[in-house]
Amino acid sequence: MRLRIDLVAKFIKAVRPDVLCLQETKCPDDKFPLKRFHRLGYEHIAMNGQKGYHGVVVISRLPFESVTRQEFCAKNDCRHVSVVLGERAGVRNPISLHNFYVPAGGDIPDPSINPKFAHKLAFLDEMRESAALRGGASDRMVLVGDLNVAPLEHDVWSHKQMLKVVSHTPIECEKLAAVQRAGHWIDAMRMLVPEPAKLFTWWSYRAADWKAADRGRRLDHVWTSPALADRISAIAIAKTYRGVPRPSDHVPVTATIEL
DNA sequence: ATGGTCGGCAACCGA
Repeated sequence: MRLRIDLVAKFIKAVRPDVLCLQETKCPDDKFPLKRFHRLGYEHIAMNGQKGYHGVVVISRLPFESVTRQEFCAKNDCRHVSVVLGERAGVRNPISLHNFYVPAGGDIPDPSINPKFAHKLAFLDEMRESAALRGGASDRMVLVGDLNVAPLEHDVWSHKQMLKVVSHTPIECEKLAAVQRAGHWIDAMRMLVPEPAKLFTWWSYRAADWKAADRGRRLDHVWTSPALADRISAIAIAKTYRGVPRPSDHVPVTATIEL
């Protein structure tokens, strides 16, 4: 958060989103650069941060009705924050917005020898069971974040070569799909850009030339409830942000919702 | 088959 604050400010000035959701902020709440965002016109900030690891935040021009932080896997970590946008934001029918940072899962895709992968799978199971992530037919809900899973064949540069690589193994892809089914979530990015188009939001730092190799993955997601799905008019992946000095390995995803 | 990069923090660990 603090290292790339200027890059975030640049993105905000270019796009002027109503709401910006960040993950892996690695910033304790008492060190969060609130003033910088206030000066940019973003007065409403829902933080769930800790030192060094994880951390999520919702930065908004619009006020919230409420803020919720959900605990997963009984760990004292910061991987979820949600807000409700309603009357105070000029939104007639309230919208719940969930912002997630799903565990990366380590290197070895075997939960019996890699506790990080076991944690990732357990986290996805808990998301599937979460009552807060299951709306009624008319509920207006959005779920975004770094879900650390590229579930579809064309969400990775090579389906075949990625099958045993954490982020694209069948077990985690199936568990993410189960979260989606249980909550009746619609994958808004794929609704607008269906397969077989390649869609990536992340490129490893471990490449001599990330752009030339283009070995990306779609780890970042925008899901909506059925009641909002036909209101998504655009999805943009700001790939140019991968090419700036000291980039993040993730790039911004923007969803336009017609309310 | 292997190592390749970051960033925080001061030796490695998580991503």
